[in-house]
Amino acid sequence: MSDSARLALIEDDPGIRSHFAEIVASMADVRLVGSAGSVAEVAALLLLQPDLWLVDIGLPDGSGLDLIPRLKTANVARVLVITSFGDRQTVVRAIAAGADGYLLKDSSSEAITEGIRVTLDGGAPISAAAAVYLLERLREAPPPTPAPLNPDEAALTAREIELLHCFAIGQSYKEAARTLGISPHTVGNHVKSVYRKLEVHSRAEAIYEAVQGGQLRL
Amino acid sequence: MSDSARLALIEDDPGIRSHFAEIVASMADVRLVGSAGSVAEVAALLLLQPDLWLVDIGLPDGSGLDLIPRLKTANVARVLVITSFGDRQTVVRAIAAGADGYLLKDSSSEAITEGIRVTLDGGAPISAAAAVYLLERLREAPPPTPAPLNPDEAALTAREIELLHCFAIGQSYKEAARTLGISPHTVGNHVKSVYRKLEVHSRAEAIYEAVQGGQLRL
DNA sequence: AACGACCTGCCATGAATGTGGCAGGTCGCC
DNA sequence: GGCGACCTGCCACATTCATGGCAGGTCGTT
Repeated sequence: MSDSARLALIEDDPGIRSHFAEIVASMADVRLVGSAGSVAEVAALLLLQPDLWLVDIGLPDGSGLDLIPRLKTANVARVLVITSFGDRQTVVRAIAAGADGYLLKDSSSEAITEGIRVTLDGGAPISAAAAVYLLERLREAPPPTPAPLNPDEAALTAREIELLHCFAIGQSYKEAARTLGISPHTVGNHVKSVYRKLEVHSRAEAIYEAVQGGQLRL
Repeated sequence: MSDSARLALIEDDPGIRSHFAEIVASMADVRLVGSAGSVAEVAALLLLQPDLWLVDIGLPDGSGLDLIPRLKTANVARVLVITSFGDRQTVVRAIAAGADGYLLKDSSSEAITEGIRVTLDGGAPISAAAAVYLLERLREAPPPTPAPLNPDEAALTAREIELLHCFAIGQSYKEAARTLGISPHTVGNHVKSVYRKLEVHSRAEAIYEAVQGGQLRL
């Protein structure tokens, strides 16, 4: 693309903003293409399609957290959060929102410089204090996809999954039939197929097995 | 406790081991109390109960990954992984195993020094390249506890939960009664209670609601 | 074209479920 | 002591379910 990366800055404090601007200016291969001091001002920056956003969380007219999804969808930009908020909730929400890095404001200029460079390079710089919360989350969230753990369990068809959903919310054969727009007799046939595939003999067990096998989510 | 933190090193390469030893030696408030070059040698170190372990993943007679849980359970030590393995699987497994930090071996001496200090201080230093995989995991893993989202839903008793479990695995009234050691008639009464509390009219729906309400896990 | 998998439809029957009411005993709390 | 919540037990009945068999049409693959 271009010889230098295009960077945009979102930070309300003028002092910190100029501080960051200096840091960026000292980097040969990064160019500051715009900055905003509030959520409202960000709209204009979106048109510039920067490669990287430096985002503060605490803005006067809103939270930078809400901005992140928009920044990520505007183009393929990366987002590096630099904030003084180091609490669990903010950190987790920022990452969930799509942030590619999370640095605390007490980071050194060198750390920030390195963070910018690394983020542009596909890395994810995380301040150690913030990472603690992320590790906690990772440990308590077992496998994100406990689904494909059934090598043998036969695959259910879309229709069959729909039917199980109906059953899960308490519908009877008749009700499920109306929901799916088919005859109650046909419901019975689908039931047979499901039971045969899952090797069960009741709706409760079918739902259990389907959930275990990752084919159904409640 | 003691005036200086006690650190143990697990690394098979003698060159790298002495390199790390030098780094540690340069830190005033950290003392190297032992080192191991293989999984087998770690046993002796466990008795020393270090405050922090520096662990390599690739050992001649096993993986450092398997060591982590043991190191964490021996005492309240923290574990900082320093390895050249930067692949997704290794990173995720190390964190899942309980690692408190993950640094790649191409980290500078300063970064390692800082990493040791930060880890002892409760932080979690993560190399940016490794953190990328962790962020991916966090994004695809929704809320780890979507459970307690039922402010109104009536609480089920332990007995009722047990009964729902029986139903989930396909047991009938009669079977569940035997499992719980009660009369089939009593099962019917528990069923009534559950249905009344959850406001449902079938076992499938009861299981669904109980799971939604976080009162039952499949 | 032949085959299997899927979706659809219908009939029939025994077994299981959902729900009503009634009642004794043990707790913990007001 | 009294009250409510829980666990336990029994009876009865209408509804629903589970399961067997049979059959037509549409796909995609062989």
